[in-house]
Amino acid sequence: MEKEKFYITTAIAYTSSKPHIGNMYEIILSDAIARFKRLEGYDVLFQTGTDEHGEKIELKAKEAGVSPKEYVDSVASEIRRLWDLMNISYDKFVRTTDEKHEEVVKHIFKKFYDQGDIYKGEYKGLYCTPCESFFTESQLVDGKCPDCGREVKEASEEAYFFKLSNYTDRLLKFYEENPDFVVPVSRKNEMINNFIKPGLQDLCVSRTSFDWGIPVSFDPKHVIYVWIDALSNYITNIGYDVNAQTEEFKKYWPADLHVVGKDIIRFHIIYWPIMLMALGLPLPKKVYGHPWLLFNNDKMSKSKGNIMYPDDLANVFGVDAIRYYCLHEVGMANDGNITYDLIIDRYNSDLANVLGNLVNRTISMANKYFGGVVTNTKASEEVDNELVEMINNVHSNVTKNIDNMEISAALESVFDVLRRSNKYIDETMPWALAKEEDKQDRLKTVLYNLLEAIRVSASLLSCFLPETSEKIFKQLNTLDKSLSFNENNTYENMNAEVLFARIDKDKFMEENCQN
RNA sequence: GGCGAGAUAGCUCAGUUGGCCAGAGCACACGGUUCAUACCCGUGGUGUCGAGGGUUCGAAUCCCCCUCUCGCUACCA
Repeated sequence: MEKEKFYITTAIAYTSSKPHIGNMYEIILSDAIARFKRLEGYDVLFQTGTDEHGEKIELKAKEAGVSPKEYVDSVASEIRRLWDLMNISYDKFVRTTDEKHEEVVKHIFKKFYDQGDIYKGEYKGLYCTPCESFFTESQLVDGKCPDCGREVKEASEEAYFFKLSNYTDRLLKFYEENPDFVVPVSRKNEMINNFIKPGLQDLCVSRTSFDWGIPVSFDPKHVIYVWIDALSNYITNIGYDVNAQTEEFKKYWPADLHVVGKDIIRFHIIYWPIMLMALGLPLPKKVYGHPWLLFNNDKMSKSKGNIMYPDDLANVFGVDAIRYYCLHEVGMANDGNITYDLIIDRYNSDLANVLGNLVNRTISMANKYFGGVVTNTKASEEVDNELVEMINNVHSNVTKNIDNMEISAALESVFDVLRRSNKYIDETMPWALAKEEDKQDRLKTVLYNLLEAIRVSASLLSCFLPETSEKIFKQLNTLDKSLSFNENNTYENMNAEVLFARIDKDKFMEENCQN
């Protein structure tokens, strides 16, 4: 039987500056989902990439004294380096400056124009002449330019617009027929109430005020303005073009899941579906607008000086610890919070104590009592049932959690098994069994059950903590990555090594946070 | 201002369609244990389930009304 496909994307990262850990959350989250789907046997296509056009980048490049292309090349490669460092298992990495992408976006724009979805009009707004920028009412500070504080005046420039309102009814019908399209649902209601009900305004899709963008093929003084360019990445990079599509595209489109930040939900559940309708393409199955990871309950920003970078954190705590922290801390709909203090708490209590110590004590006992050779002697007792049952249920629990975008809960489901295992050790007291000659079979069964609990947990953890999962399999010396209790394994030549060394918080704070 | 969401132990949160003395993890205290990374296991707190009123045999869970917090409110992405 052919494997079911699963196409998952992240939003493409804007190449204006190096991503911080808050920006990185999205790709870690998506990676966990992608890995889980692969583990379940799906044929996964996982795409991420970079959004490289726009005025802001043009300005940044100018400041840096380099060309926009040089600027985005450098940031894009930095982003890729971080993605790789954090063990992100993306299959495709798209850049909006890729020749193929630019070509197809031009075709898409032209098609919209030819169909009458796009028309030429006037962009009216409040303009700050010295800053050469348009602002909306809501962007102004005290009625003045938010950048320089000077007066703004009504002005207009020629621009192309997409007539969104033609598609309102179809969009609402789609929402109705696909109640699971947007997660969390509350976001959909916000969009309907604030944008759709009052009537969709036409979307400005070109600019003449800057150059760093894809030119409109039939009117080259215009560049294609952000959303047609950026959103199209989901199809251009897997082989869509207006007149011909590749096998890859036919196989993977529509996307099964777009993972995006809650701040760009609007573009993904209004503009993007409308663009796809205009192209005559099927719509994505689901859009998840995830919450943010905040620093000390505040948004990270350069001006606040509270930015934490993923590479710095990984150097101190390790890649998996940071992945774990991010995934555990951010809820399905609630923002998470990150500080050194909180990282260390989680690291010690979950990774070092519950997980690391369990693996360590179990393998140590196996080596001490049986020279590391443990088979299933099936000397079962009542007390084993609950543990074995949990081992056999954890996979479906995690599946349920992930289908609901409850990644934090998925982690908890696995850790429930680990916690239960620690308790099981106290209940069965292997050290006491070891002293009784006629209890050796029972002891072996106890250790076997524990090893299976660890093995199945490690299999599932491969989605969240890939390096640690591998380390555990090495320590267990097994290749069996199946997701339920296996009656017939043999464990031998196991080797206990500390997975996560405890961190002395006071000492750490003294050494690293003296201010 | 408009629309929407929410207020549950010190902290972060679970609590299906109202019904066993309101739960979990973390933190804290005490006790137990020793295989293990001073780890693990157990026990514990005054939680007015934001305030007030109502419906009901019975409400954190339904209704009304306050107070407070948060999200969205269109071209930065």
